Amino acid sequence: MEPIYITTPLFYVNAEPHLGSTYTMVITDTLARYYRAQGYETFYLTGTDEHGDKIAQVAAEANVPPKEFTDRVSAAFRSIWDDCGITYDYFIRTTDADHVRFVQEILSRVNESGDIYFGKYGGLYCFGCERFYTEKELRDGKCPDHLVKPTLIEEENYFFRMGKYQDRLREHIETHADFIRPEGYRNEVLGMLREPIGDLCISRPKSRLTWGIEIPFDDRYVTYVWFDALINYASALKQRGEEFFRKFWPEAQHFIGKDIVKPHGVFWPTMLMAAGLPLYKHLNVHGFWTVEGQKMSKSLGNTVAPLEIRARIGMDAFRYFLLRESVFGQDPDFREEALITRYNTDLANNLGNLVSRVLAMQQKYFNGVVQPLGSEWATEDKQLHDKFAQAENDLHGHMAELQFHRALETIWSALDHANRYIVQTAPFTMIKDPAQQSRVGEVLHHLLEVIRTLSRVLVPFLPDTARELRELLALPDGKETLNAPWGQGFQAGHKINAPKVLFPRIETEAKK
RNA sequence: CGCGGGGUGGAGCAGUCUGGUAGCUCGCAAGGCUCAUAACCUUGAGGUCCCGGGUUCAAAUCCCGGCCCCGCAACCA
Repeated sequence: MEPIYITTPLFYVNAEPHLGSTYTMVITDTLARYYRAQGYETFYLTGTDEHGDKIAQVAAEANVPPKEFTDRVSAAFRSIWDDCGITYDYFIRTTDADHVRFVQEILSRVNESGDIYFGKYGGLYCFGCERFYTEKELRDGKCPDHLVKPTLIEEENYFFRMGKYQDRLREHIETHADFIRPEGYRNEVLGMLREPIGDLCISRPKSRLTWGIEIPFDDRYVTYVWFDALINYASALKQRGEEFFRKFWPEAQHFIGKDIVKPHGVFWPTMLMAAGLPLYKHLNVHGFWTVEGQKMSKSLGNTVAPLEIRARIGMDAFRYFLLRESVFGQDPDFREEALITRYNTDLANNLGNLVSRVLAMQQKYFNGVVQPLGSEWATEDKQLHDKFAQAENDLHGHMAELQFHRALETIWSALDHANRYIVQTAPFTMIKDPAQQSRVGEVLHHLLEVIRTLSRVLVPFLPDTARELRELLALPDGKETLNAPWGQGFQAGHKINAPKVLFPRIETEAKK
């Protein structure tokens, strides 16, 4: 099995985690957990992007040195992801000494191979944005961001011969259909490549900005933030040694939001080509959440704080909503009503209640002791088993295509089947007839296998719930218990625990 | 202008890549069950899959044309 390498964008430390960044983390965490559970060797990276003028400014306003400022914010990010149960393997910071060294190494290498040149560049520059503008981009001659007139400056900088690699990149994308996915974003990048991409200015004079990585061959300059930040994906592996790098790098899968397609789809691969490194495997681009149909923005004040939702409904339920309610690549909508409905319907009524009724009967009828299965299974028993086997099988295909909503849909359709199975077999009626006691025991045994199966397949999506299910079944932690074939999950005389309400229903005002 | 996304029963959506009886949740109507978190199960009403052409034995799905809606200043995934 090939190794799996998953990355998130590095979060820029002048913002706070919100629904969008949480979504990225939940998707990648789900995938990382999924692959780990399948036995793949997995490396999952996140971190913070800490250089650049904006950060230097905010730090100055707070009257602390930039490094101290980023230490603080970076730690805050980290602790939020920890609180959300995100299982990243490594948290990189672009201020890490190892990273700085590697960026400089790449710069030197690219410089030596002749792909960096020193040149004069004149243009309209906005100091607020730290970038040049073309006439076309301006609004009434002003920077659309800061609403100030850009300054005409002419300065000398270092440039990366990005244009040189344009054709090679286009060819790569054309011959590798899943290099950038979903397809819409691949087309978008191909669109960018239809026009000349030009060269990339990769330095900033220290006279304007000092908070960055120094250009190794000219101490008057620091590195442009994107050139610095993108390299993190490689430097995080390098820090663990050459062998580690060689093993994971070619398997890299980047997950990003649609706003940063260009740096990842154009800058980064051409940089890799110039540095003589293999290209990443996939660039996976997701959409932007809207909130109640509106664009999410700080000025509208409709941002969603992850820890707040977590406090209200729990992280598992939050994860469920994000994964079930979105289609990867599209712009999903975060609606309060949908959040509650999903919670009550799928989690409380279908999953929670199923577990509850099964464990209650097991307790009531057999004092919690699992009853033996007969050698022959009834037709409905086989169907129940087959339904789950099929679901688990289909799930793999959906995960490979990042179709999280379908993966969950598939599991829930099997879960519905289990609820139906209870009504069809009606153990609560049979139990009244002493002659049918053993059949009731079998039916409940199959239903416990359902719960055990759920505790396995839900691991990536609802990790806490999966663990709780296993604990309710009084099974030890470990793959052997989870992966045992259907019918062989419980030892003779095994006793399970009493039911527990996993997802208390949320009563809305209207229903009270 | 251009680029991207979307138009599917009352609401919100999936399905479109890989054509083959139109699916999910909510809501509505009727019924069943009583193990369970007033949960669960069954049945029903409700759809010109935006419009018009084309390809095909067969189109929500592929091709062509058109209409309408949303996004493309920033924060930001």
